[in-house]
Amino acid sequence: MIDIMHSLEKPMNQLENNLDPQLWHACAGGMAQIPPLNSNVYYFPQGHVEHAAKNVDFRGFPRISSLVPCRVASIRYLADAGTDEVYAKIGLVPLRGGECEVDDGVELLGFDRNGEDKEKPNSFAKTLTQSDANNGGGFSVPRYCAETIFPRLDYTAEPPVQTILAKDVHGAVWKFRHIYRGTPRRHLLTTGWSNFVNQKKLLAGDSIVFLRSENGELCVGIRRAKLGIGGGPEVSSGWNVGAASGGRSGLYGFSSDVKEKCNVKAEFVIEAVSLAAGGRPFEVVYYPRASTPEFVVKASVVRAAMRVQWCPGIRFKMAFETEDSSRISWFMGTISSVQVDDPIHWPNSPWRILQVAWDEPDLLQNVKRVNPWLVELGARHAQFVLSSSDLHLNKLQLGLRPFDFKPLDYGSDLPKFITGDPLENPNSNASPHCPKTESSVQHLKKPNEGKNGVNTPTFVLFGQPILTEQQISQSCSVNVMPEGTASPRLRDESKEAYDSNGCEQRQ
Amino acid sequence: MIDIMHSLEKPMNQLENNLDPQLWHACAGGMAQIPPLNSNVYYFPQGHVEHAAKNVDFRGFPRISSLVPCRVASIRYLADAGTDEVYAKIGLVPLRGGECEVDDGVELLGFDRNGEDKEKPNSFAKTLTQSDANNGGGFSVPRYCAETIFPRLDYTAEPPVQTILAKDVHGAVWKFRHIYRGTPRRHLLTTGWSNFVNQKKLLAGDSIVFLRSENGELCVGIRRAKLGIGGGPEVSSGWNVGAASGGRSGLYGFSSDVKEKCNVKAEFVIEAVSLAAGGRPFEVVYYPRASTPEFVVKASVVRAAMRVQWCPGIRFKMAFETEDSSRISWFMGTISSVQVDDPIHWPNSPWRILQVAWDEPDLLQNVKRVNPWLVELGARHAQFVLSSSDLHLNKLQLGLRPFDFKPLDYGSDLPKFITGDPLENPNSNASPHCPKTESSVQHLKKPNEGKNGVNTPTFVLFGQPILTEQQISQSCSVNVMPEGTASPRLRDESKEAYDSNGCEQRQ
DNA sequence: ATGTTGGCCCGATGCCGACAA
DNA sequence: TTGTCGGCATCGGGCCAACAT
Repeated sequence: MIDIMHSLEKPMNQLENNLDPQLWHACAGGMAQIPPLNSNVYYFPQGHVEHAAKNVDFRGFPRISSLVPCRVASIRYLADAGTDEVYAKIGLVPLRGGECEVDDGVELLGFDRNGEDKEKPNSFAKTLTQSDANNGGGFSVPRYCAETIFPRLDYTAEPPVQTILAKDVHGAVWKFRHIYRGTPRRHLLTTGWSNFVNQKKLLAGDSIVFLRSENGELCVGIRRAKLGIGGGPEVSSGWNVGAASGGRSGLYGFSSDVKEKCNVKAEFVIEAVSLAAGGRPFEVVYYPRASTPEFVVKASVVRAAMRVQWCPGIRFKMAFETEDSSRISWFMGTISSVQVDDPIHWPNSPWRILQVAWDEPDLLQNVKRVNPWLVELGARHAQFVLSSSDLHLNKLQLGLRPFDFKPLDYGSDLPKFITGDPLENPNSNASPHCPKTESSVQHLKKPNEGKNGVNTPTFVLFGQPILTEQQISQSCSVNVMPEGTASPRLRDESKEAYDSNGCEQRQ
Repeated sequence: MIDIMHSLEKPMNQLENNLDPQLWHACAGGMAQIPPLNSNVYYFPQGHVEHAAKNVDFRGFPRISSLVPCRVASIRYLADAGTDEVYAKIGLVPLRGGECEVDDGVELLGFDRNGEDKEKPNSFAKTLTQSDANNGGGFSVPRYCAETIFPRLDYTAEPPVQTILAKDVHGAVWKFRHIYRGTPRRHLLTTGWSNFVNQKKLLAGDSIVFLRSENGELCVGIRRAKLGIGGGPEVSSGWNVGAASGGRSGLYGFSSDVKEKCNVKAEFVIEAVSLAAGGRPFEVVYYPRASTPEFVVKASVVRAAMRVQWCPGIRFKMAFETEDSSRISWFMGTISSVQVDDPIHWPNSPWRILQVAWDEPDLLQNVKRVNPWLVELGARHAQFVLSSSDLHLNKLQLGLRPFDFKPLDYGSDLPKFITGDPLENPNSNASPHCPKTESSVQHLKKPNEGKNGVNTPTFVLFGQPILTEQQISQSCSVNVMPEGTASPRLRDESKEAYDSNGCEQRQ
């Protein structure tokens, strides 16, 4: 009923165009987690206030619990008309006391139906180099992107060249000349690229996302670089830079038309909180690339974290997006104390209840308090399987945590891929910059044409997962293998591709 | 007391930069009339509603009189950050019953102190030609502008060149190369001009204003062309184009960053009206170049108009800005009926109470109803004096009505200047396009260096004034001469220049 | 495999006097 | 006096392979 209200009424009077959720997620980056439709979540007013651009006035602020159990009634994937920045409007319906404790059976179902874990369209993200962003220059297309995302090029021509059309988040079509030339040969975008860079005001460090949507159309999205922590060389906290927010306008000499990263207004927060306090449906706006923690979190995840006995001294690790937003890095730390962040306004709130000390304090100076459901408690070596979906997005989804990796080197005898930083032993003399390690790929099946013309390779990776075996097995996209197991279990949809095509064994 | 509140509090929390009132008026154009500080005015909520960009919802609209007597408590001259469009914020304090009928003695005083009638800085406006606005072209500087507004050029150099710096309404400095070359010689802006045109998105038909402010700085302002009445060849109604508002975005293929001409939001109108209804101080935003009549009008002007017995059949004339906004044209018409415009919402309102029939209906199709205080009732020949201030602005101020004219031809034996259209005898076979006539200049004193380096010539013009003698004599800038009088009376400040320099008699 | 550099071509920008209104 | 035009020089955008990493 409420669902119908949202899906019918909202599009009528609001002329906002939803965009492809796949493209939205590609632009949002690896840290963004939108809970599935109809799943149970907790809404944190405190986090919502923090998400707002300007300070919220607490005079006359409604009385409300620090966390409100809700059901996700609607999700609208949107993009800012001026900057292409993606954001979402999430409709939430507060749950009554009885409902909130029942773990929702639709959760996994919704996850599946959401298409988040289905046959994903190919996408590829690249951070712009200085040469890419230079005026007058072209764009160096990584071979993997050109071969798997772009339309097939006729290599018999000399030189091989084609025109590429790509839709942006607003549906506007951009034209590029795609050519394969030079010695050694490489893929380039030339004509049209410079115009795109200028129109979108792209700078070196911004990322561009190419995505082949389900209907075969090529899409292009933008992930603007976050404002780095003042001088932090490697890592921009993908989670919270504290007071160092406010867009990059000052730094890069942008004119005033560049908006703040987060446009959530204080009055809308108060409106949402008032409705939530009254148990009435409400809607929140969420900017996935704003550097504040998500304030709508899957209920099961929060509850799992709340069951842990958090104590000073506990060691943990936590994910952050790297500065170029191409990968996710894991940082280790120790809980220094467990205490309520803002006892005056939010007594008993779990929000940012953990005060932490980082092993590398320099890079995370502004991250002093974190949410318990965002930290992980241990690590062990294991073996797991990448589904074809993971591969298409170059992203391994381990429960909560996405895990980026680079494309495989098909030509080498022992293909490797670069993963995010594994959990280092705190006793070891780990480099302060968290050097990447390589995980070996054991089973490799080269990309093949699937039923929809989508490549569906399957891999078995011996690597270093960062979740418990139980957590991993709960995840839809990964199956844990006992160490040394040769033939992995596969999910149904992956199995189909696997069975029909066999598994090419290498080495 | 209230005045102090406005002048102290407002600048504290609002970071809006006031700009030079002279520059503001130069950009606002000849039709804009801001009542003097501390003068008594009538505020018309009905006109305010009309001024708002979007339709105002009348449900829940406060009950309020159709005209509210107020005192002008503050005036802030501002400019839009994106378009340079000027607007004003006028603080108004509603007056009690007793106060409103007392004619304010400060009116003339305020007018004087305002500086509106003092030694005005030189300014010059030019409508951009196609060549001026063409990409890659330069700007043809009218000789008068170059010689009286620009810094003095060293003509001994070959060619004479200098760099000109001009501040825009935001205080940003623009650099231009000013050169005097070609055969025949002419003044041009070359390097820097094209950039200015592009940055400001100027088009042929827009006007540019150069002004030498009191401290000697050169300023540059913009007057965007109004959207012409569909196809009307000569005149764009400077007063009301009815439904044909809404900026030129659609017509000229502008991108969405060009804003509407008038940004007044409906909610701010309602807020102002609510405060006004409660007798509390309020503030209105006024866009002088929006095509709606002013809704804050000098009380004396309104009262004078209300004393007239308006009847169908009365002939009148009314001022409009010409399409290129360089001059003011007068159009004649006949009152067809006198009836309240909107009896449901505004019974007994004088707003737009006159229904009119124009002698040239084609050009003013959308102007069906006018305010009585904007029309004039007669004309007679007379002789009057232009003060130096009038000359500097190329504008003759006759009471309510500004009167543009072209610079004098110093070289000819009988210098003339082109004035706005005089009142034609309706019985005569007047051309449908209101051809200009020339008024002869009898007394002429060439421009000389005044005490501040400002030229202060004085003229006596035999022309066709459009006000009664009494109205003219009330004006600060004009003195009426009995016909045939040789030596004009002069105001104090003009007298000084006149006496000390004598009056060069020509012919 | 791909980032960066410098060469070079070509079209656009922009300065100029001629000419005319 | 000044609007418009065509000529022409110059500049910079943009395409390219070479070379480096």
